[in-house]
Parts: sequence; C-alpha cells; structure tokens
Amino acid sequence: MKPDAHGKTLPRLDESLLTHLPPFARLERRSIRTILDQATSRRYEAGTAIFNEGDPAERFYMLLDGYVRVIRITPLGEQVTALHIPSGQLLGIARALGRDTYPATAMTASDAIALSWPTRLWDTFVTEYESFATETYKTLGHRVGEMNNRIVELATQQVEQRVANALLRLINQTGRKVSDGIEIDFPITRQDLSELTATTLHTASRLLSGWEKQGLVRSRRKRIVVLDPHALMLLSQG
Amino acid sequence: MKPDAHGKTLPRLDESLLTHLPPFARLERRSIRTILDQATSRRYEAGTAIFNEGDPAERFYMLLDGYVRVIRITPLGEQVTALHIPSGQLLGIARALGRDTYPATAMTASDAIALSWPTRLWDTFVTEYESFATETYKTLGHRVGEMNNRIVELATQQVEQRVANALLRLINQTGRKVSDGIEIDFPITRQDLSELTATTLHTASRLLSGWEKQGLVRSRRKRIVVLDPHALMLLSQG
DNA sequence: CACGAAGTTTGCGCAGGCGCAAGCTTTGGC
DNA sequence: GCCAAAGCTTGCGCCTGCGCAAACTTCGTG
Repeated sequence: MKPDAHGKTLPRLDESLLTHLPPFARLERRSIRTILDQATSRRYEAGTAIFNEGDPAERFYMLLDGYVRVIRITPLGEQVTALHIPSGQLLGIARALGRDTYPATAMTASDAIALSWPTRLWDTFVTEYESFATETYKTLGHRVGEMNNRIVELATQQVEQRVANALLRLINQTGRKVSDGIEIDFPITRQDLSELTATTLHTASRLLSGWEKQGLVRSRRKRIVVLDPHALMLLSQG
Repeated sequence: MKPDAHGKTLPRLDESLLTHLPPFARLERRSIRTILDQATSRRYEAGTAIFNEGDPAERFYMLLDGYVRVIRITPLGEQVTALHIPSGQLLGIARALGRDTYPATAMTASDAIALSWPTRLWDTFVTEYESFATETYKTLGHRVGEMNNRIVELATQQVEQRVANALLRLINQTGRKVSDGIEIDFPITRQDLSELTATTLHTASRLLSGWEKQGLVRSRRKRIVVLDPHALMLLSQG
C-alpha cells in the first residue's frame, strides 16, 4: 500500500505489492522490478471513474486495494452493474479482448489504489511473461463465467432470488467476518443493490426490511451484514 | 463444404475452406495445410449437441456451415440461450479463457459442419500463428460485448423491446434477403425466441402475431421474415 | 393418406413488482 | 448544534406479462 522511501527522491514501489498476486506470482524478482518501474500508482476516492465506457484504452490497471464496480449506462441514463472487482485483480484489460476502447465504465465502490501501465506494454507483458498471460486469461474466463451466470439469473429468477443471490455473491467475494455474521466490505446502498439485480431501489429496500424482520440480515445506511447465509441460500434457489 | 477428393483414399480438406476466415486469413498456405491436416471434419444434424456444459474441453471447433446456439440449462431445466454463433467462427474455445471444461452447451440450430482440433493444439496455434491469436481474441471480445449488451437489455428493457432487439440481431447476424424483407436463415421456433429473450413461448407468439397484423413481420412454422426492420428498430428503443 | 407429434394461437384471470408519493433517519458540513 | 443532502422506508394502485388451458395448423412418417 505505502510506497517504500528507499532514500531516493522518487519513492520506489515495493516488490511485495505484486509478488503474491496471481498474474505476477511466478515471475522472477528482476521481472517484477522492471514491471513496477514502468507502473504508475494512484489513489482514487470512492465513487470516481477510473475510466469510462468508450474511452480509448490507453492504460490497463491492477487494483491493489478497494473495490471497483464495472457499470454500463443505458441510453436512458439507467446504470447497470455488470461486475464487481475485488483488489488483486486486473481491470481495463480491453487489449486482452482485441479491443481498443473500454467496453464499460470502472467506478470505485470504495476508496481504492491501483497501479497502471500504458496499453502498449500489454503485448510485451503477455509475450515476455508467460504466467502473466495464462493467469490473465483465467481471470477473464472467470469473469465470462460470472456474466453468463448473471444472464441466466436475470432470465429465469424472480427478483427476491436475484437479490438473495447478489448478497451471497457479495459476501463471498468481498465479505468480512464480524461477530454475528458476514459484512459486505464496502459501502453499498439500496440503489447499488438494485442496479446489481435489475430491480428498483424500492423493491430492494422492501426485501431487505423483510429479511431484517426475519433475522436474516442486519443493515444500516450503506452497510449490510448477512446473519444467516444458509437461509438466504434457500431463498435464492427457491 | 465438400471435401476435395484429390484422387487419394482419404479425402483431403481443401485449403479454400479456411483462407477467407479471419483467424486464418493471413496465414501462409503451408501453415493452413498443416492446420487442415490435423483437423477432423464432421457434420451435425440440426438439434445436436456439439459439446455439453461441464464436459472436459477436449477439442475446439471452427463452424464451417450452419448455426449454433450456445445455451445454458438451469437447475430447474429451463434453457437460456446465451449466444448465437454463425458459420466462420470458432467455438468451444474454453482454452482461450484458461478453462478446461466447456462453460456452456453448443447446440446446432440447423444442420451444420465443423472442423475440430484437439485442445492440446490450441497453445501451438496461438504461439505459432500470431494472427490466429489476435483474431481469436477479437472474436472473444465481440462475444463479451454481446453478453454485456444482453445483460443490460435483460436488466432494463421490457419484453416487447427485447424480442424486437433479438429479431434485429438475428437478421443482422444471420439474415438472408428475400423478395420483400429479410429472413432469419435457420429454423427458429417461438420457443427458441422466448429462450433468447427470457420470456415465455406464449408472450413471444402474441408479439409476433401482433406484429404480423401490423405488417412488420411475416412468419410461418419455424420461419420468420422481417418486413420492416425500421419499425422494429423504433419498437426496440421505445 | 391418416395419424401423431410438434409447433402455434388465443382467451382469461391473476400477481409480482413497479411507479408515484410522502415522510422518516442518518450523516456531514459549517 | 443546526441544517441540508443523501439515503431509507412504506403505503397504495395499476399494468405487464405469466400461468393455465384449449383448440388449431403444419409436418413427417408409416
């Protein structure tokens, strides 16, 4: 998280930032050094767009800390959340899909820190560092799988099931254990949840209220704690 | 379509099968020969599964003729169509996503012919033939884009708009000009259309009937002709 | 050419979930 | 400590689109 001072004028990024992340884990120290020296590090406040749908894909990113929502905006201005990305993953990898613009907007869901590299380095990374390529394509495969699941969900499930599923996915991906349950680790509003499940703010609110009365969840402003994942599980199948 | 006899006992596949297809278009004659000699060619009847969701990804395919629907089946047995693939495209390219099982079922929508190669050749193709890799990832990017669009559609549009959109997409991808309109080039039932748009057979039928009365489409059993694409366009935006 | 299977149409009733509206609570800034 | 803004809750009425059911048409097969 914190750049190492190293006694230099320009703070150098510490290698330990990357060594435990799948795309880089199997690389030699030297390679990682090279990669880091080409990287730019930046902090984003919650609710900032890292890049926008349609922009030329000038850079690609590694999210070091925080959460990012990948969203698309309809002609009528409605937002749809396509994906959540937790820290430790690459984003903005349009290049891996042969694109030269970003297909969606990346919006920080919490304060976040990301490294980035100019897109022209992408091909170098992929050819030079073999494990980088394979790990990246695995990530991609995983995301395609998620998208597929969302399509099936949207196509076949009722709102209540979709919201239950979304909560389960969120606590799996980004859950933090608390005394009596699992809390979603970043601020999330009813509105966010509704964009994630293709319903309205109102319906999402009603469902959460209902579940709270039944003791399945506890929620305050922008915070949701799941108390009984199993019960949600049952709801999500039903 | 038909293998060249060549006066040999084993018919050799003709190079012209591949030379005009993006992933192979820029390759040398020699490379194409090598690739073809490793390929297996096979014909599939309409409604056959080329491979099934969850199967180990033993081969990857190039669809030479016909149409394929990529479908997923829910725990309750409902089918959801994730994608349509026209001839000239690769399918079953799980490997490109770092997967070793197929993420969905590929079902022929019409009679079809496909070449296939064992998955172990995938890495060879990608490293050996550069344009193969880039073109393939472009295809992938395109499909991801389509999936994204479907998510947004399912999340925000009414049934009528979704069905209109689906028809438009189908005639764009697989349309064939006829005297008074554009016909979808493979047999498609109301049921198929409903699985594509996440609605019921009945609703799809009602919509088509309505449009037929207004002169927007003409349809018979398993066949749909779009007479007025522009009007559908308007509906799909609405 | 007759029969069964597959595909299609249409009517009717119901309900999930949305739109609208109003009021409430929490938070952060000054 | 107060106020505005952001977020949340809840009631009510309506409409889209589904479920169910029945009848009709087209096609393939023996």
